[in-house]
Amino acid sequence: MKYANIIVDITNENVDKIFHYLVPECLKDKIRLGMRVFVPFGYGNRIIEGYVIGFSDYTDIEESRIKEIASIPEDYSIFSENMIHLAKYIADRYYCTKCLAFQCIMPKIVANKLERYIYINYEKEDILSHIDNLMSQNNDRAKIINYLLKNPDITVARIKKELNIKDSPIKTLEKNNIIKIGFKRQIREAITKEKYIKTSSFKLNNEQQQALDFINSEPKKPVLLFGVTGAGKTEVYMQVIENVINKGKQAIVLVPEISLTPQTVERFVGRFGDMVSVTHSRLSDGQRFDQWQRAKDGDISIMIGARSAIFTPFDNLGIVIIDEEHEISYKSETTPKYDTREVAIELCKQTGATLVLGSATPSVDSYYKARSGDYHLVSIKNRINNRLPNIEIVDMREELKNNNKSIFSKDLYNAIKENLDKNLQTILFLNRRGHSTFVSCRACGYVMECENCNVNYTYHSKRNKLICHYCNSEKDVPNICPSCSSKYIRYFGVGTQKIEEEVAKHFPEARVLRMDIDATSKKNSHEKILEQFREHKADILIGTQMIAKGLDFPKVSLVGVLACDIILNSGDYKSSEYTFSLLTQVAGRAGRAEVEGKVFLQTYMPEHYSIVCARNNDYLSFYKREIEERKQGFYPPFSNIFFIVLSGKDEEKVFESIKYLHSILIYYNQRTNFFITDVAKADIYKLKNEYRYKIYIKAEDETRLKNFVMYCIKILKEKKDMKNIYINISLNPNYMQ
DNA sequence: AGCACGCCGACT
DNA sequence: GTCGGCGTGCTC
Repeated sequence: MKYANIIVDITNENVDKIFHYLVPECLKDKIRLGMRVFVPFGYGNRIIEGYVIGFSDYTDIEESRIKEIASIPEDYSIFSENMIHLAKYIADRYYCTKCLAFQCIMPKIVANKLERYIYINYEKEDILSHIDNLMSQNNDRAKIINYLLKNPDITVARIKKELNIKDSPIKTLEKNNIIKIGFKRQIREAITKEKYIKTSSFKLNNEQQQALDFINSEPKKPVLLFGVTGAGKTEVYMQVIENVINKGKQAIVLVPEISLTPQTVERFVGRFGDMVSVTHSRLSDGQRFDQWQRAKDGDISIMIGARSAIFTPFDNLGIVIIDEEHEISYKSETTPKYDTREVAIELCKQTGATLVLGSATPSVDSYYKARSGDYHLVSIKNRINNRLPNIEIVDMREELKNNNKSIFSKDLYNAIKENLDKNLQTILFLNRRGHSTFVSCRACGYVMECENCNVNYTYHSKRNKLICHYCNSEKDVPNICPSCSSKYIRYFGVGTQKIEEEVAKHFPEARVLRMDIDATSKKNSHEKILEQFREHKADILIGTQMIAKGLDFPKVSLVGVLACDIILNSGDYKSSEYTFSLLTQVAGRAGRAEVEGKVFLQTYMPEHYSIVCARNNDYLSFYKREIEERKQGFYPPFSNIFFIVLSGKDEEKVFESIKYLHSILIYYNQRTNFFITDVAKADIYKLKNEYRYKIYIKAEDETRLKNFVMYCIKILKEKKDMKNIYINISLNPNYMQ
């Protein structure tokens, strides 16, 4: 092992390769696979971080050019071979640099590099006259100073991106002592501990026991645990984990971020105590790092967390459980756009751990795999102690005919009234936040649109502002139409805030809580709202997605879904699947304990199979119909979809580039015959001031498809100037936008 | 990403 | 000529 093979920690395609470094004598017995190291890099031999991903005795590089590893960090942080393998898998499968893949598998605090901050050197004599001097010019240097005066706290990387400049002008300014560049680093925080009540194993029923026995037999293929809501999957998980722990192994439990409530954690901590740790986005980076370190040190054996918990560095992993496996949040929306389920399969293949995917409404993809034998299928069909709620579909077209223009159908209205009289609780679900989805002028039809995105502004009554849900920009509501100056500005489309108003109007006696992103922005407000509702300090809970998942309120006997069609009309090939699973989950909130539940599904498409099957609580019929649709449309799981979006501030250049890419794709497709769409504007054509065009390609063979696309993109980069054009590619994305 | 190098326009 | 801004190419 003369040379160490090193990935340098620079996120740039040009350096996304293996570099060889000599291992100095003094480090020979310390250096190990997976270690972070400091190495000299480039002309100036500046010291940067890198990761050792292997060793070799030979290299093609001229001996004289090879440098020595400078040092290793004090914390000796090491990634196991499994983790290195996972990073490579992610870089390869999701088309990102190896460096980004490494950053993805490690906690932020390790990844959190010393960032270079830029600031004006006020200590320099006559700095102000220098600045005045510069500001009168019209060059990059003036732009930088101007920006710094307005934004004093900014990194070098950020200012380069914001102003679209090279580092030459920054260098010159630094050389002339007008600016200085320095470092900052975040400070770690401590962990807060909470107390939990201890519980022990429940007796399992037959179906649960069979599921447990099967999983305990350590099947090599992933297990799809298909169990209706209330089937007691969590208890099975816990007994599976108990068995794994007894064998001296460790467990990872993944839950969707949104349902990672104290309630969920409580159940595991109550059973396993100190062995359990949690990681989620509401913890600070320092806290998350500590949990990662505890797993590495063997202080804990169970990690519960959202998707990134799959990268917990246990040394003898026994099981990975992915609960609510159909949740789209398991697929990352940011680079690397990994699918946690696929990563988990790879990890389990590598470590020999068992993989369990649990859901009451499995993703069509997973159920298909279970049917075709890629997964084992284990079903739990009976609910333990709660009955199915009585679900009714309400045809809103009929309501309109009967001159009911309110957002509540007659039946739902009466049911809410009755529920209030009986002192029972109600949940009203609407998958749309804000007050009104668009604001327009009645005189000329002008619709208020965000200046950065071609998206309608949503009106938020609580703050009396127009807010863009894509770039978060805000605007005051105009009194007169910006287009025709008329006074007839009106609000259309219904969001959760509007529902809150309507409830107050129709049921003034009811105590109401609202739960959505806007109501839960403050720390712990999420928990507070749920706690208040649980303690029956409110009669009606209004909310978005957030209230659909896994909440268990014994006194809720009525659930109203105000508009089932929102997702259904999203135009996505997965919209039926999303609708079915969301409706099933929301409906499951009613009648969890002693009271009988009632659910109303308000829709303009009462015959749609995703709604009808949700009413009948009939997953199989839904699946059979949906898989047929997928087959007809040549959609996953029958095909793989490669989604390409080109974006940039220069509208014309983006269009030209994607047209050119399209011609390359068509040209090489003569041999492959894949399904390639025309160039089209992305659903959100303008986003944060960048213009976006899309192409998608469908093919059965994923590897061939991938090689084809990557080859065409390589040619595009060679032939066209792609500066300031961003290429965004993803495989089988959640949304085809 | 960030360093050196080299091109090119402005100005003594 | 030469100074300084800015783009380009390379990094074990």
